[in-house]
Amino acid sequence: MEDGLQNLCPNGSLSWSFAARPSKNARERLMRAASYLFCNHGFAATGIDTILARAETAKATLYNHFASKEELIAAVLQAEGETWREWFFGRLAQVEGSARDRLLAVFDVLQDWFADPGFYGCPFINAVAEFDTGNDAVRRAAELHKEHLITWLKAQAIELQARDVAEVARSFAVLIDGAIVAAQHSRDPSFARNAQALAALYLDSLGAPSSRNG
Amino acid sequence: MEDGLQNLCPNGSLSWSFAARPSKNARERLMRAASYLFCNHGFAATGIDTILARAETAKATLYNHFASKEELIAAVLQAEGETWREWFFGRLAQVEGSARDRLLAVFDVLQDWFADPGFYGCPFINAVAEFDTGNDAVRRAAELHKEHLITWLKAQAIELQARDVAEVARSFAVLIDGAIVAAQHSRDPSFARNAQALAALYLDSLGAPSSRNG
DNA sequence: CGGTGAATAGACAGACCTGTTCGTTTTTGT
DNA sequence: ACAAAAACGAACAGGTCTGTCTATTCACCG
Repeated sequence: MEDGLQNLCPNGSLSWSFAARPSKNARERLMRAASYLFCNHGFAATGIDTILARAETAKATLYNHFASKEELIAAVLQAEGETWREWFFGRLAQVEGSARDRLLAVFDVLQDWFADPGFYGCPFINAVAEFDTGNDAVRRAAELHKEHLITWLKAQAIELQARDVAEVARSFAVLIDGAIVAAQHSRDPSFARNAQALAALYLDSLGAPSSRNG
Repeated sequence: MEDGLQNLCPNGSLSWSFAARPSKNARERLMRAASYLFCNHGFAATGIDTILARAETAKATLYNHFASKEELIAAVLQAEGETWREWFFGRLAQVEGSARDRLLAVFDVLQDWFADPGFYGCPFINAVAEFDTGNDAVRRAAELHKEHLITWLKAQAIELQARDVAEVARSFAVLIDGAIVAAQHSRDPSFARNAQALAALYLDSLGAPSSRNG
């Protein structure tokens, strides 16, 4: 109770989570508290009162900002996804080199994410696992998030002059999801290295048969 | 209410789920109903009364067999894992050929799993997503399940005369988890094909540098 | 037939959860 | 400084959840 959630991300360098951003008004306090609790303890398992206690906010204030818990969940997922993507793609934009370098750097960035003490898996993967049937807003939010990722992957594949751009994106999606789940379950960030090695083999196999840039 | 859960698996050929096995006494009816509901609608989202209604069982009977809902969840996960592994490894044992053939066949079997209408992702992945913090029994059940899988993968890697057996198992774990999650989210079983292609490249890379069997 | 153990229906307790309401206090903009 | 807006505390309503208990009925088996 006495500590905020700054210790989730002490130096701010890994501010991929919405919960780690500074707060001012009640709405942001609510979002931060809800983000932290939803991502760490699950969506259904987190009650409104727990969120209110952490945010130090009155219940009426929550329901002035959000019509229901479901709407709060949707807002949290959207904000969490946006913050994560800014962090993730921002890191990748700093990579100097070719599209191949950026695609391989994906797994360096992922490993940093996995190593963060506040890592409890991808919120979207976890949310879909919980709400697969019944909550369409959650599933749509997850689809949107994955679409953004796929779009970025396809852009890299185009720059690679890959023959089948969609297939490249699908293969990387498998590697990324697999690394996330394996790291989450084993609490071992170095699964990112295994995924990276597989990605390198895959990229090699793309270049070799066609050798269109020679 | 009028239909049982036989339509989950009409011909019985895909009886990977405990919920699809025939029932006799009340305990098995409860396990079947709980399996189905937990795997399809989530663990926290499924109430005791819903399970009782589906199993056509009195509440006292449930609490005569299981001390609590948590214990029921643990029992369901254990049974579900056991049934799934029997089905999965049984299918793979029928594959004629080398360890390489069996390792690639993993993704054929996975694709059949993904294509089943009763597929809602891996129950263990979903359970860990829901109970990551707090429920140790669930996490231990998931670890045990993954251990069985890793053991099998390592056995194949040994037969392959791979240099680093553990690394082979880790790489396949990434591919399997990734295929499961990607297929679950997109409802597209063919992600198994992408994982399979990556696995084939990986196995090729193992054989090429050492060529120890020449 | 009779007895034993298990399953049944159903009411109940107690806790928890979401969401509402109301009067008061604090903050904020001008 | 003043007025409007927002947040506060706290109680309350209605529902649902897990788990307990009781009294009755069923099934099996000697």
